[in-house]
Amino acid sequence: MSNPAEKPGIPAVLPQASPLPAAQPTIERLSRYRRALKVALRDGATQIFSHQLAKLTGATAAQVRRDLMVVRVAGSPRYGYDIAALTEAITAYLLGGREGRRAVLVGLGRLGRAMLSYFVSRRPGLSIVAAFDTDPSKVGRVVEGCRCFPLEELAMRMAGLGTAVAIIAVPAKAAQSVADLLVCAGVTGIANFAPVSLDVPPDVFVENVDLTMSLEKVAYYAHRPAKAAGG
Amino acid sequence: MSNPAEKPGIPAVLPQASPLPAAQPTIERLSRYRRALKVALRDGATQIFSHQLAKLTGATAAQVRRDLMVVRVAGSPRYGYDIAALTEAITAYLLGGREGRRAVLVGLGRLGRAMLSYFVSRRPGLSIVAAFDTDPSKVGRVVEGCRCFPLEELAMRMAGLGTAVAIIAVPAKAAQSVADLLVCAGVTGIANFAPVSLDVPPDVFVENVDLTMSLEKVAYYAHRPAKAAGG
DNA sequence: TTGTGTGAAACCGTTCACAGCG
DNA sequence: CGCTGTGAACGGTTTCACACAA
Repeated sequence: MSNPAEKPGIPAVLPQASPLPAAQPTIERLSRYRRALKVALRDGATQIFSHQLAKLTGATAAQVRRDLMVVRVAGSPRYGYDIAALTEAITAYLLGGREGRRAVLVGLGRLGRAMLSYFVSRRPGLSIVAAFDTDPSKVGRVVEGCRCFPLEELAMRMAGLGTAVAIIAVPAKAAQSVADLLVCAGVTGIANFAPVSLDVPPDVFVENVDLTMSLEKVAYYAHRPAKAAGG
Repeated sequence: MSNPAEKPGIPAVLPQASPLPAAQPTIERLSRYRRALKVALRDGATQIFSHQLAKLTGATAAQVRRDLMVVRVAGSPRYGYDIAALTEAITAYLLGGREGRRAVLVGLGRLGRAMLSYFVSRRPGLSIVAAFDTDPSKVGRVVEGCRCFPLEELAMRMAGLGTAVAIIAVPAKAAQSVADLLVCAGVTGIANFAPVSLDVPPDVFVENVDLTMSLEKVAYYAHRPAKAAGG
């Protein structure tokens, strides 16, 4: 964590090695930048300007430049940013390196299976390595290349997996108990698709992906004058 | 839009009839309050305090009270808010009345079907009344009680439906052209599940539900010290 | 006395504007 | 000359704090 060249007791002025913290909206946009950069790279581009990346992701040029400060990649006024370098830097920043992160999925209902196929088809730097369910008809099956285990084995299996990320796609009633299990198993980040707010320790991050809420928001703004926005 | 008792040219000081505008975060929380209130009502409660509603939804009491200002429902210091009245007021505010809003779904892949079953099983005040797809094997089928029509018929069918809300669940490549079709058909609110940012007129609201982004955010915070948060 | 309703303050993210550089 | 990097200003949301009501 500490710079070797750093004098003892005197904090480094520019901590180059340790990643800079960033606000949640910035993290979200970095993820979009990453995807847009991959597309641009596939299309044959090698450099990109902030205003181009902005247009691709629905942001502003100033916003892009501000966001990119945290990943510590310099752009040139002449050629813009190097797409490959920037992609790698963002990947390292968000996912801790090229190999990405591993996640587990709890709940193999329709939504869970949709998530599986979604993340198997594209390789977003994040892979689902195991699934869990209580339904005996699902346990043992291999869905989208991912084996389903009984929920009781969660703690045991997670110990060897070393994954900190989990997806909850179970009915609302079961979500809290699943969250408790996951937290016990060492999970520190949860994507929660169940329509309940989970009670977890403060060091565990929960992202509530609330489909009902998203649709109701759209319904609200569909019937009011409002600026277009992205979430 | 104008109050009948209002003097001509003089704006009403307190426009009671027309709904107050609210910020996006407030809209999102109102949706969560609505769901929590329904659960509380089903559990037999009839009144609720702001701090209780806050605990149920992961907000703070002050936040709840501030949010509820826009729906113009008064609570009593002794008994709190009337759950039934509050639910009705929020429903009216978000969805324009008890009957709710109608939406159409474009794209009957795994994600689209998951959305269908999700919104058929619970009745969130929002119903999906038609689906569209280009795949001939899907067209004509009735999935989860919802008929699938060919995409070419979208404009024609939407004319009679009078729906302003649409869900895009098609591959990224097709999303923009589908959005164009929907906008032409009069849609003013879109929930976009495709991982691209859509280009739409400024009066059309787009909510990007970006599953990759959500998971990457979780992955990021799973490996950093951060406060738990809900989105 | 506890909780509501709400002005006012604090906070945080976005936008502006410009120096610096290729 | 146009773009990057960034301090500073701005605007909006959250939080505070307190008058008021039951």
